[in-house]
Amino acid sequence: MPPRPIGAPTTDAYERLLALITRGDLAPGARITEPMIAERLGLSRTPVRAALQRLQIEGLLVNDGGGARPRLAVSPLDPDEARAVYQSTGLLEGAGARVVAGWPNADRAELAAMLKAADGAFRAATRAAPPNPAALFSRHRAFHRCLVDATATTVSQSLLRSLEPRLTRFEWFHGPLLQLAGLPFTPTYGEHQAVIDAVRRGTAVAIEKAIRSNWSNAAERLVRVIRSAQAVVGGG
Amino acid sequence: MPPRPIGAPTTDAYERLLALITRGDLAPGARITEPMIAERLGLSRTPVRAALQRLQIEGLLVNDGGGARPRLAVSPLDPDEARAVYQSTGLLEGAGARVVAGWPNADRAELAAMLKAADGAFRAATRAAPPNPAALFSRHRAFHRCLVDATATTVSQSLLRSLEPRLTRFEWFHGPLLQLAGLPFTPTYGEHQAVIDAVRRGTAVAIEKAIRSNWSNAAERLVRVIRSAQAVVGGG
DNA sequence: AGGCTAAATCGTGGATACATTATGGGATGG
DNA sequence: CCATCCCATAATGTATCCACGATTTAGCCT
Repeated sequence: MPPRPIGAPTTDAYERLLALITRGDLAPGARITEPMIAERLGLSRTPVRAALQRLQIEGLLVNDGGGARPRLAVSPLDPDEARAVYQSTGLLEGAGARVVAGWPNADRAELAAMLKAADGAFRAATRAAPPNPAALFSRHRAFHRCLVDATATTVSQSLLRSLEPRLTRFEWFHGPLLQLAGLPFTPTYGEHQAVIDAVRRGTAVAIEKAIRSNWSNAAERLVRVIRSAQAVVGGG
Repeated sequence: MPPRPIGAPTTDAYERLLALITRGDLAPGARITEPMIAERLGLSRTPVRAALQRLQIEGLLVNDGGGARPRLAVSPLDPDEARAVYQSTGLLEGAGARVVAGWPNADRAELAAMLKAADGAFRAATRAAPPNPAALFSRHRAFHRCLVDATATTVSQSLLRSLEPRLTRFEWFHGPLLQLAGLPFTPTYGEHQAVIDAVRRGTAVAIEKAIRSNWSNAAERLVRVIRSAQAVVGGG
């Protein structure tokens, strides 16, 4: 175990645990106890408890005990949940992006250009010689962050943020699982392009529809690879 | 200090604090410290901290300190936030309710009947001789809970739940402020009826539109009374 | 040998003690 | 009289300790 990194213990505990879960180092379904995490992170139980409480609120940890005593576990990769998370994200992102329709042409063109650049970086990452999951994830995230930062209201941003930990974990699995299944990234290209075109044109319903379609289709692609991966593992 | 009520301290702390904030006993903008809450509730800081963390995630407490050390305060009654909370609620509730369109006629009629009954109870509460804010709030909430319980997915329910504390606080202020301003509840009647009719008819877009309109109009009514109330107080 | 009971161990939740740090007030000097 | 500096107070974050309860395991009895 490397020496303790920097940062306030409680923030540190949260971020490190989040990373362990999203990257799959703590596998879906794994039992979690405070002492075990505290030892693994080199902290006392106090900051670990705070992090665990937050992760439970965010849905990355679940209480699979009958209800008597809390028994925490990493939440399973549920296809239904994946679909719902993606569609809710599309709903919120799409609804927020409608405001773009009221922007002047120049502003829309600028946003479209930013999206185009972000999408280009994402496409490059999908073609990287040795696939780099971290780069793939961050490029894709950057594309959508362009949209959200430019359009979402405070509250819809806070909703998206509450969705983000679960979404991040699903996304983190998505790329590698796709490549594992030998499936291409090309469908995403077209969907991103549709979003960019809709932004450039400036029709509210078209923008919303393009974004919702993108997330909805992504959900179906993810559900498919999750199902096939679970079939390989044995279907827990 | 009255004797400690029942319930696990941490749950107890959360619920009592939530009540204090939504009912306005802890006014918007009020400074919050752990020792003060712990003493007021007759608990140690440990459960209070957990409750405070959760309330902060839920947006009822904000960190108005520069960032160095957390300085917690009850979040202000921001009209823009109110509008965003209401519209996000309408978005999620409306999107979920689209599934009703796929139900058989009998099921839709049953849901419509339940909504009708809930709306009747709400109307009765609005006409109560001495206005009862608690009853008013719970009747209105019951109407929308009918819809959500019947239609929302797990994730959209969890999003609505994450919105609920803030929504509850706004709603709790809404009724009394309306009456204070001498404004009627009649607009809500018609909007609820439109939702019921749309459910009975079973057209997805009509259902979604009716629900969104209801929340959107409610937001505008609330913003108006918040603005006038803040004008009276002096405009924080 | 299998099932039931009892004891021990482990984990959670709560409380308290301690270090660190920021903030406010008071005192002093200009 | 006002501004500035220093000290005291108070609040946060963390660690350790304690109590309760559940679960598991081991031993005994049938």
